[in-house]
Amino acid sequence: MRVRFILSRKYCTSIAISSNSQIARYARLGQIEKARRVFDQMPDKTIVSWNSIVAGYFQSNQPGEARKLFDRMLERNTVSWNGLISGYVKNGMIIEARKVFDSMPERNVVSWTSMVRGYVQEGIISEAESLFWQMPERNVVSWTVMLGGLIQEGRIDEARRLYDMMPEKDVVTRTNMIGGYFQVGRLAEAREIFDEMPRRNVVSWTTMVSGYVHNNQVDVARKLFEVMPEKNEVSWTAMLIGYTQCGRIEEASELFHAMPDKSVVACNAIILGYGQNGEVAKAREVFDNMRERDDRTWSAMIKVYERKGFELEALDLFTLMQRESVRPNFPSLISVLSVCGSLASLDYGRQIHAQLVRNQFDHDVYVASVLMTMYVKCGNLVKANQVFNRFAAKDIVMWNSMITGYAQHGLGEKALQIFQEMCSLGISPDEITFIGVLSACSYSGKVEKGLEIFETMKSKYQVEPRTEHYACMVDLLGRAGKVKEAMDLIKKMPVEADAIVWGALLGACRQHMKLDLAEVAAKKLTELEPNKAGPYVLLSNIYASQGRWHDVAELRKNMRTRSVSKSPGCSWIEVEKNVHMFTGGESTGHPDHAMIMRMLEKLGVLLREAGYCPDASFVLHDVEEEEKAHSLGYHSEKLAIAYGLLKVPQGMPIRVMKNLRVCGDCHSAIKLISKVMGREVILRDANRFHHFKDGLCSCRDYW
DNA sequence: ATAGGGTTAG
Repeated sequence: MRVRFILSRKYCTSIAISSNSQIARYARLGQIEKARRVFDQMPDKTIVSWNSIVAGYFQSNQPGEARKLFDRMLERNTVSWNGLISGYVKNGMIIEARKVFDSMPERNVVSWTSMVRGYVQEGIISEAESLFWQMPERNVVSWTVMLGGLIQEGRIDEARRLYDMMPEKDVVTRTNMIGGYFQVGRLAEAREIFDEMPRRNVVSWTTMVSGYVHNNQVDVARKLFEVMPEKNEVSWTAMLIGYTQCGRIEEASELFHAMPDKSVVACNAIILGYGQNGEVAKAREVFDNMRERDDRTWSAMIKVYERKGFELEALDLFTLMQRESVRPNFPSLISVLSVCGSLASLDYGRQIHAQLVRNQFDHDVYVASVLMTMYVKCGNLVKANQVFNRFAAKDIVMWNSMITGYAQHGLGEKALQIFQEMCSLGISPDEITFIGVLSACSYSGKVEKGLEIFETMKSKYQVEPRTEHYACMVDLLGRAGKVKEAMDLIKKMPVEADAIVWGALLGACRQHMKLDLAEVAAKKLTELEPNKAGPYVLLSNIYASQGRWHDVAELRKNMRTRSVSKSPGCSWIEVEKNVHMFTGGESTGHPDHAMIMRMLEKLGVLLREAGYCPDASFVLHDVEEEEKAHSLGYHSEKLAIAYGLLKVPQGMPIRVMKNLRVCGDCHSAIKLISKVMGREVILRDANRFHHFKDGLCSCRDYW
């Protein structure tokens, strides 16, 4: 009997120990439900079981539940009380932690250290210091915690004095000091401590590697990385990030493939690295092969898609992410918002805006600017302006977004008004501001004002004009018919004129029928951007109109050898959260095809009655001859607008997007449509916005 | 077996 009794007691004790370790393991992993199940089933709970389950609830960010259990404990030891302090500290509840600290029966060095650590974490360094010096006894850990606080505040010299005062230092202490010196860029001192260390471990080596990486010394980091006696995931990741951050993707890629265990962080970094290098497929491959992903993995991949113009892929991935119940984080929402801007998807953009508000991300200046740009690109200036006005602490980017927004919509007065307001508040404009302001002058025909601002840019605002500003001025002068002056300005430029400048001149020539200068500009453009079709087609039209067939033939040959491709024109419109895309031509393939065709016929009759005749004579527009003849009546923008007339409720503007510049015939047709049908049409083409209303367009027939 | 410190990511 006695033997059996002892055996069963032993048995029970071993159950308790193994259950306790199970609880502790689940608690560490944050799997609190599993820990709780084990806890509830235990017949003989020890004080360790209680301590572990309390810690588990704190670990899972449930301080309330943790406290409830703590209060139910029949006996408590110092570990229990200390667990309460550290639990509150982990959850950022410093005041609660202090209450426990003040009321607990007995304090040991761990209690004091946890409390100091709490104040350090909250950035209340003065309180941490005061407590630290009151401590009845200190050990290495206490000293190191205080040291960490000073380093975190950037008080590196004070930290060093404390470091020198310490009775003993261990690896952690020294590593901390090294990291501190790297943070403030004092590499020599960091190196000195490292070299003098009696013992080093992986962390100290990794700190050196990442320290050099952060101070732009990737090659030094690599040398250390090579001689490290032991490496872990973190060391590999630090080195990898070193390469991705300075754009050395080849080396990053090599390292990534050599990595024994690929951490999530490393995968995230290489995805962004490949993306930055334009290797979208490789990025996706890494993404697909990952065993586990975190929210940053998703946002990284979404960002890559967004930056490289894969808008639809970005949206798909965003949807998939939510389906896999990964909560959208800040960067993913920003990326998707930009995508909404590019696609001019106002409905979707509004949804994302709502999500930002729900997550309280909408108080951020960065978010505000992206939001504004999204609304501007979707043609909703009222919303953009609302976001702008709601913000008290506007930064320069927000001001610029608003100015540029008004400029792109041809509202020059408004743009200048914002510029004035900004200057009167003492905010100094930067080069982006001037691009907005000058193009605003240009779009609204304020030649004198534009010239005046351009002249004073450098003297009054200390901003050196760049190519972009010259492009604005060429546009401004050209638009006002001063094509020769524009050409003179190009000749006088201190820097080489780029494609944007010549493009601006070409635009002016097109408007004012300056064939000779147009030829010069178009030729320059074919040199600067040999793969773009526009200028070739335009040149070809000029030559044809003058009967220079030999030149036409030469040009065609040139185009073939340079493999110039013309991107097909398409327009799209959003109706009830669905995007409807139209390419030109009589067969739309749209479910409502018959309705659209009937609408087009009806429009044809109405327009002819209003005096419209199809005009294919735009010599200086980059539209191919045969294209003009055939399908003038079925250009993609006409189809999209016809659909909009059918589906968008009366009184709402019809918003249509086009990937190329709107053609001349369509432009005059849409003006008439706006008058005859009494509808407002907002068309975003590759360059700018056209607001059609009552037979007029905001671009004043120049685009 | 339960309480305190250092490294990686926009």
